[in-house]
Amino acid sequence: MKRSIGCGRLSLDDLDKEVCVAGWVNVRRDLGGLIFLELRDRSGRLQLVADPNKNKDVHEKFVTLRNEFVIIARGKITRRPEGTEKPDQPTGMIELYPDEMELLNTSRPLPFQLELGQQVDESLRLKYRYLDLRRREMQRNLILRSRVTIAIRKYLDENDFLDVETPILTKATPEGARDFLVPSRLTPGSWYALPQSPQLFKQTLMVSGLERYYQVARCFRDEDLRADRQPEFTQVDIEMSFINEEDIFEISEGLLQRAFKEADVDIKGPFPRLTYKEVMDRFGSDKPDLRFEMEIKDLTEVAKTCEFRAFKETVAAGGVLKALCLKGMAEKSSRKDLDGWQEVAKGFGAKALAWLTFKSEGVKSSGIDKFFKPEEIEQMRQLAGAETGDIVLLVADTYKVVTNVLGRLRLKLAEDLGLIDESKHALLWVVDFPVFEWNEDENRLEAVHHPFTSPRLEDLENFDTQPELARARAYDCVYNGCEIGGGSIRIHSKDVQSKVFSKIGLTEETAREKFGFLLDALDSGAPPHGGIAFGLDRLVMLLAGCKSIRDVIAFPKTQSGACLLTDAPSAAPDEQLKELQLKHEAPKQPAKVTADKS
RNA sequence: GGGGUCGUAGCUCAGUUGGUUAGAGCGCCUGCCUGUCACGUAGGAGGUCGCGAGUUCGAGUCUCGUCGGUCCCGCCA
Repeated sequence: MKRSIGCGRLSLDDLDKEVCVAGWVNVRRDLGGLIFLELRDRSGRLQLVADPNKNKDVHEKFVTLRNEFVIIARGKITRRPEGTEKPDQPTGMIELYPDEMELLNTSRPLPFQLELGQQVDESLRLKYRYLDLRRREMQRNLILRSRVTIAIRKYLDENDFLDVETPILTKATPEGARDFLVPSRLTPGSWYALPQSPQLFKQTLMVSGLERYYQVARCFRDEDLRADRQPEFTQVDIEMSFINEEDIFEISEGLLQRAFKEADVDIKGPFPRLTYKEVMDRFGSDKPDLRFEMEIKDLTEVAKTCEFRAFKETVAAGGVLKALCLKGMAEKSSRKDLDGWQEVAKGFGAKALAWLTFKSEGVKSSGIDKFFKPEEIEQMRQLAGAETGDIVLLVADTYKVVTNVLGRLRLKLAEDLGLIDESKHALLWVVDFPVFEWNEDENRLEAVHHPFTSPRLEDLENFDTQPELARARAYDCVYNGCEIGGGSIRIHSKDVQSKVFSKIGLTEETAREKFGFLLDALDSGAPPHGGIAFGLDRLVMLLAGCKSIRDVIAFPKTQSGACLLTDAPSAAPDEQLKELQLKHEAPKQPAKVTADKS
């Protein structure tokens, strides 16, 4: 017997057709006489029926079957008898009485039940990932991922991009995330690094005249994990020559349109473009969620003249007073709610959270109203955009603290109060990031994006005197409050590149040692170029409606970086270490790997 | 590195103020059952309460430590 068709592809159109189906026993319902059996394969499910009066041999075999046994069966597709149809199920109108059935493999009882609708502990799912991936939801995710990837590849291919592979064993990069290192056996004491991204290679390919490059590239970063961060992840990496920001936006918007289409979501470009300063001012985040309103409002003006010392002094010291307005929440919110938000704000780093409620019977506050003249209260109401029935939440501190606190509070409130319209697809570009950021710990400037990002030409004039004001030709793509992609127009002039290196304290020598090849390449007829990279895992996660990228990765790692299926990472045998001329001081791992990295 | 949370049968969970022999549903095993679809029904097996100390006459329950999962902060150009 050889399989002729997938279970889920059959329908009433196939009545009386002789088919051969194969798959797993999803569930068996033994009525004593009749035995019903749901056969499952990737395409779907089909009900098989064994009737002892019709085929004794098949019925006897069915008696011995158990869940997850693998079988193949041949027979004619028949219509289910009147009254037993299940029109809501894809194959609910038909069934199959096998003429012949062969057991291909048995299965031990599984450590957990598939498809019970209850949440199985994730460590179990990861340990028995091959079973977890049998579940409909996980198959749906992997199928979507495959489709999205193919759609992106087709789109880029149609647009004249070349798929070029770049090394996995490569060189450590300065700045940025911690590298994974791989010891070199042929050059003891030397190390490869796994790429954090193919950044240097794709720029080099532009110098080579490839003009349009893309790669679905695995990237590695040895940093702590999150629900949306794995130590290895996949980027759709893109680079183009002779282009500007507009070209990148156009290609990206087209690419996303095709990707979203695979999840039956229609989106249209051009996406709104907001500057970094604007999104920080209005939403307190460089990846704002635009599915709901509630913008941050500046009330610093009032704080300057008021008699409330906490506000006045903060602002006099260069700080700001900003607010969020909660529409229509004055009557619905209790003192307990307000106290709760106060605690949340403190948890985010605020010294305090003041509030004003505008009710029909008058204004109430967290005890601050007595310090304000009625016209000042009115001014605050207006600036905050509040009306009767609204609550205004206030934070005074440095710009950085206020922005961060209110930005995070905005998201928390929206989630708690159900303000987010889940049916919306809010895409935007954030542009004009600063080139540099002051690193408090190391007491130096560092590149916000990466050191190959081109500053805006007009900002080069004051580059030496006020480098922190220089804007970068960098852009992030944000979807529903998640950063799904980012890139920049690169520096293609050796002089500008040297300037940037010197600003971030990279000496000529160090720069040359780290990526001298790129400097030489830039000095060898490098075309103007730029690019972008999209996080494929995150994109698919969002399109699939998952809460974690682990659910769209076939074999992901736990938060401590362990693969529970293979038990990686694990201790290496002494002979292997010797061959690599390695010694280590870490305590010998016990037989069972603990993923504790010290 | 720090904070929250979870860990009891194969799975999902309940377990009162610390008190006899730790329970339920599902799964598994054995019967019965010819239109089920989370089939039904009768019975049965199944436990180092994550691990280790401590407090106590007595710990699933309290304390400390530790391991693992997860979420977050730091970190992630």
